[in-house]
Amino acid sequence: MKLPVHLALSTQSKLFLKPQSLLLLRNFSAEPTPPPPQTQSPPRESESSIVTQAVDLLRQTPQDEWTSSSQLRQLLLSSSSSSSSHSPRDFFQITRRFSSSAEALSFFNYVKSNSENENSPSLSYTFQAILEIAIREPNSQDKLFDLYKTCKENNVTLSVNAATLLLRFFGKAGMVDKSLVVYNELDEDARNTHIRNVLIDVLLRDGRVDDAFNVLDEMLDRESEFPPNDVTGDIIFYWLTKKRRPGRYVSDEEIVGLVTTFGEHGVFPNTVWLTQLITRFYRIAKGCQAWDLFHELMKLGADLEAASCNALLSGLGRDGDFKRMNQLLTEMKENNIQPDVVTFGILINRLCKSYRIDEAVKVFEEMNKGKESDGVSVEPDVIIYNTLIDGFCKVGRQEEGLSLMKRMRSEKGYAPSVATYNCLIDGFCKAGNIDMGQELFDEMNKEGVKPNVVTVNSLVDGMCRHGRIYSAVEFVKEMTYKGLKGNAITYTVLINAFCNVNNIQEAVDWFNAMCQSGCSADAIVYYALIAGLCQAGRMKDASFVASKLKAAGFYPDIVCYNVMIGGFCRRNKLDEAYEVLKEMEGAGMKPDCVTYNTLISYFCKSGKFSVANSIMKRMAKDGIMPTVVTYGALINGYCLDGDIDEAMKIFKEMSSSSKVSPNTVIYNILIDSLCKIGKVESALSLMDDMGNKGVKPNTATYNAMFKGLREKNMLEKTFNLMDKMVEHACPPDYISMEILLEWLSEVGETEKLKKFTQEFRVSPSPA
DNA sequence: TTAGGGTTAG
Repeated sequence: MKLPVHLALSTQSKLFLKPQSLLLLRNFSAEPTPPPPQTQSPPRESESSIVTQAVDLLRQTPQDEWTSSSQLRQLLLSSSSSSSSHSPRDFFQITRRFSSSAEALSFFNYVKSNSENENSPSLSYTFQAILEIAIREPNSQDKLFDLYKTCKENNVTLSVNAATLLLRFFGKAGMVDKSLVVYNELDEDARNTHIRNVLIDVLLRDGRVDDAFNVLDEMLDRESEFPPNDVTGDIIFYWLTKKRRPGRYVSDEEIVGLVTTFGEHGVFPNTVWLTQLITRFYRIAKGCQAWDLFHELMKLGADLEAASCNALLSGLGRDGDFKRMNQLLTEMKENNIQPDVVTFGILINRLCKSYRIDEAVKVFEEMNKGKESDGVSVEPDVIIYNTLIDGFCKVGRQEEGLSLMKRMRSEKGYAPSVATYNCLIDGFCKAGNIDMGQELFDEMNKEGVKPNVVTVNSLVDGMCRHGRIYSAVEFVKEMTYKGLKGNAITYTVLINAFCNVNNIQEAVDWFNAMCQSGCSADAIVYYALIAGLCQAGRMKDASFVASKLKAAGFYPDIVCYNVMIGGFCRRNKLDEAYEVLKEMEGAGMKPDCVTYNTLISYFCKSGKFSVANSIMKRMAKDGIMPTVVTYGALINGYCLDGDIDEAMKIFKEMSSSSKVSPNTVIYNILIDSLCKIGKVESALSLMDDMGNKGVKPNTATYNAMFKGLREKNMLEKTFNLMDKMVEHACPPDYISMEILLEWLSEVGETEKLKKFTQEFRVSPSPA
């Protein structure tokens, strides 16, 4: 695998800066310095004899005698030298053996003053070696630019490696302006692709995006003499995938354009980078850009692999874009890109998450089919099985999930993983079969599959949802004792459970326990407690927890703000509600339909209909349409105000003119109000209306009716409705039972009630 | 591949 450029570079620079021979007092290092890997230095062979001889001679001759030494002149400068190998690289090697740049510079001056050709490549190489020595010396920052100036004054052409060295050195030292000076003073034809790559890298690292792009644009020009190569691509693609790029923001359109233009030069990002870019686009909700980029590259003939397709597929899946997923699969086939197990996993997972488990099973079966035909055959792995098992559980078919686990074991010999068990435990627990959840928990322990915090949370959630809060608490304590500590999710489940049964104190205690346990909280657990406290009307505490949330580095989101606004409204603290609203807007969040509905509901309940109306106007101005909840608030308000006529007027308006159709709650408000003022017949006709419109009555609807019917002693109608409840499997609650029990006992119809309740007998609850 | 989320009308 090719080393990413940044890695290659940093390793080099480490080698480069290795302190060398600084302690040696001799003129020359004892050992030749190994050439830095980036230089195009001669192959590592034994030094030519001329180098060895010259080094020895130079060592023996005092510096002020070099000029007069005919031996030295003979060896190095004479064209009739026997070795005849005055290759520039010899000068490079000789110079490198000096232990200080000052001495090396003296050598340069000696060579220069005795050289016939002022522009000799030997001088270039000698100078390169001087720079390499200087870079390792103290105060190299000042020294290097002075040396560069000396080089220019002497009209010595910078070698490619020397130029590279200077560009990179000044870049690293934060002296990018000097890098630019060096680059700009290079001969036109010396600014080749290699040099440009170095400069672009230096500029990008310094955040000079536009300067870098200027250099790059010349390269990307169709007529460019120095087109980009793979290294250019590596530099740009690596930089594009970096999380934090210094310098100006580069738009997604620019990125797509850039990668595409590279593609036109036959330079493509590798699979890893392309995959990262696609993933990145999806994370910032720019899936379209990912799609376009992928297809541009496909058109340009890039070698695309399954991993990049998978990134695209999973993004499309998250967006629910099955159409494009199918298109991409077809394109993969056409372009001979073999799907892998991840590809199938994404497809199966998406189908499962859309509750299309039967289709998911079909895809699963196709994985194996290829074996028989000439198609592709991909062996499903445990993850694929787990995905399907979870899919079954999520649609309430946990029994089938269980048999799939058995099949996986018997047919494939795969042992279930902790995730397999977690999916099943969660499935059975959600369905209320806590016992089966616990059985599976025992089974995994017996098999040596270690439960994790997900296992615990699934069981705890199941217990809490099905009225076994204290079993859940015991279980959490037992697991903690055994070393399996809960996390934020565990605490959220418990806090919600206690809030739901109105035991706020216990919820608060668990929150405090979490803070003390050292478990790292997230925003959600704060939201849960804030909501519970608001529900309980403990607004001071709610505000306190909100301040703790902020102190912990989280931010309230719009739902959290709405919860608090609602809490203050319910407590009749409008000023505080507005304070929260102001804070919310200050945080850049605009009120949404819930915010508006909360305020409208408050004013309607207080009979301030004109204020409610002006809020509705502002809501419309903000482009938010009234919802069924808005109408419910108005209708409820007028009903409470005793103005049923106005309530009915709004109801009729919404039914006829607006696009919002009334729901059960709207009917319930009206039916309840009509019954309360004795208009039972009107209430009954509203129930008929519900039937006609396909709006289902619920227990609350029947309860409202029962109360009204009881006042009028309309027994027959009541029996009628009780039959309907049975027919529609709408179970009575304790309110229905209270009304009916009292009334029907009075009139001696307990037998009817007994039969009625028997119809709703549920299987014995494990609680 | 697996676990948790809080609003508004009755």
